Amino acid sequence: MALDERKLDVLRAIVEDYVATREPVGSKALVERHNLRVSPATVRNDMAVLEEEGYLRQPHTSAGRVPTDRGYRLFVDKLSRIKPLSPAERRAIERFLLGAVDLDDVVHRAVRLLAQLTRQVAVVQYPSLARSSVRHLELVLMSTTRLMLVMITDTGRVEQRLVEMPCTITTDGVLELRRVINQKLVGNRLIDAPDLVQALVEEITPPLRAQMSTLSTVLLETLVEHSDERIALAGTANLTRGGILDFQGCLRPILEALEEEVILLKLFGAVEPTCITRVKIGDENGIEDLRATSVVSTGYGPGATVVGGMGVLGPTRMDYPGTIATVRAVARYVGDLLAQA
Amino acid sequence: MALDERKLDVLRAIVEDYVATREPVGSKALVERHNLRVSPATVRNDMAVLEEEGYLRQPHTSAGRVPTDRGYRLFVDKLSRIKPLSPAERRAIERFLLGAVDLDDVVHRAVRLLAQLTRQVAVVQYPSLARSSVRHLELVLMSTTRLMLVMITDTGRVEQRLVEMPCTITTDGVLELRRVINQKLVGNRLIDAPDLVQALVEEITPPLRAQMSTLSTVLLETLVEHSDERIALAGTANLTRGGILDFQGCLRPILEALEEEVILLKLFGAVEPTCITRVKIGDENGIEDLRATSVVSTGYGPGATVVGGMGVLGPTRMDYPGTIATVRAVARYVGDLLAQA
DNA sequence: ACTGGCACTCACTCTGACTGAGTGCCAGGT
DNA sequence: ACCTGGCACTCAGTCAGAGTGAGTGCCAGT
Repeated sequence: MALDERKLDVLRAIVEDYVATREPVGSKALVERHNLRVSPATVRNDMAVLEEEGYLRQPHTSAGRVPTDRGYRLFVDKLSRIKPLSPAERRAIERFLLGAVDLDDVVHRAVRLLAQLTRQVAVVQYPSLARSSVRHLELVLMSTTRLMLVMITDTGRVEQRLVEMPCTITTDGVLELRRVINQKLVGNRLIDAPDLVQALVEEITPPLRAQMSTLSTVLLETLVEHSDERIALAGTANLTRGGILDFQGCLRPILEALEEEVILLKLFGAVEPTCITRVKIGDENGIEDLRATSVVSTGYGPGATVVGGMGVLGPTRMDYPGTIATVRAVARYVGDLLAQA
Repeated sequence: MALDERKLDVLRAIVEDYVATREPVGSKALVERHNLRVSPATVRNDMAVLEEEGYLRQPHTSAGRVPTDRGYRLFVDKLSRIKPLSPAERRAIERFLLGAVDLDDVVHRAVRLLAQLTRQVAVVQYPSLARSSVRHLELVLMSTTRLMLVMITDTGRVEQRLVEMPCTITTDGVLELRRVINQKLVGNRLIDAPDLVQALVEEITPPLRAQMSTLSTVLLETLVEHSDERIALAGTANLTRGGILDFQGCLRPILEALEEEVILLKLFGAVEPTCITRVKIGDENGIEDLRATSVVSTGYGPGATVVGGMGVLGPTRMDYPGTIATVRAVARYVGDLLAQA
């Protein structure tokens, strides 16, 4: 059955009221607060239909209606316009992010800003190594058989790894290895790098082959394949907003889930190559413990390329239009910042 | 008034029971569970004295007694022996930490391990830059007027900073700067470094003075003075252990406080030069929002030197002997690990 | 197709009675 | 001087029952 215009209006009104008040909304209150030009009884009929279709539900017989996940879905997809941010908000974002001195600082500021503006839990994935390109690789001799491999990417990330070499190595050897590695890898994205790394061994004179082989193994294993992702988190205190009304008993599993990097990456990690904003409502996120939460996430990066993901997590009862707008805005500013660096 | 032996026994018994059961403990239950060789009435008299002295309190008239912060203090200082860990626990710690591949990994594993073993919130401060010594400083030319300064310490930390130079700089200039900086600083602890850094400018030929001056300013400001501390946190979910019985309404301020690096540093940052274990009970920690919590912290580092702090935070109603033992053990293992690296 | 009216449902709140764990005190015993 | 048994008292927690009111579903009338 197709829902007519008015039923959609009713659904929209219910979502808005419920998000604002956190209480099941009844027909009478609804017609009073929004000027639907019909009587409560009519609205009640519409509500009954919406419930039958699975967009609403009643916590108990004599209570008002509450949107279901499906109701929120329809609301997000069809019924809401993204709220434009106020100039004041834009300025606040800009001002807050501009003071950052390095990548770590940018990420930390961004995640705190997101948490504060949306009043939710915020997550920012550091620019993914796989999606960044190599600006410089440095080898530092730590002892006769140990090298520190330091990689600097164009997104400002610096990753290091201690490498145990198969045999002793000289200063000149280090220089040569460094030269070759940099020559072949600088400017390439790590995601494109496996072949290049494989080829490194061919590029070098035999006495250093063993070393290079070890190095390329480390490069492949830890930097490319396992792609050592990092994640910043802020605003967990927002989960307790409004006492324990949302998430009453089940705060614990949520906090636990938020400590699992794997889960955060699954939810917020950049997947698409474009900066599309995704909204996962309730159990759409596929994680049992987070079925009472929604996730708004987006990719970010300099210009049109995506190097990481960020977003927020909160109760399904969430101000989607506002949250989406904020997440997008912050992502855009962070992207701009990366482009400048 | 001096407390006689039996009163102290009563206090100890009450602390132990309350920690175990989370319920106010009454005189009858007490004599049943511990074999105090006196009647409930006698215990009641003792309790009354202990209450008068401020070691116990009654939640309400007709309830059992609960230890006060002062009671816990006495218990920790005089009445408890640190529980030795079981060999199984020791082995678990060892096994878990041994798999670590680099410093980041060590810290992450340590903090998760602590959280899991103590069932509290765990905090580990990364080896403090100020207390580490410089193993190598690397300068990487990013553009004609930009340098990336990378510092590697003996504790395995790698810190980087982007430096905007006052004028263009050549490859040879970078080599010379790197040579001088390394020559002067390698092997020294950053906490001893201000003078050395100051002196850097004198060591270099005039054409590079301006650059060196900028570099030393950055070194001083960001690495030495502000000493860019990092902190790892785990187990926040443990705050919700046992429903919301501890910290009922006031979970929020606690979560908020845990997001403030400054607060965590104040609580867990290494201060003394020795690995002494500190226990801060209730408002002894001096932070308004955390007056319902206790903190057990200790320094750690290779051998006898301290490079950072770690510990746990939990309800004042905490198994102090067990927690102290675990924190110490983990700190010792992490210290050993650092000594090997 | 909408509206007003009406009977019904049921969470929530308030009340009062009851229960029982626990105390304080006192008089008597060792 | 110290311990013990006994007794009256306190008070949080629980349970049942009544009352309240927001909200619904349905139906007859416009």
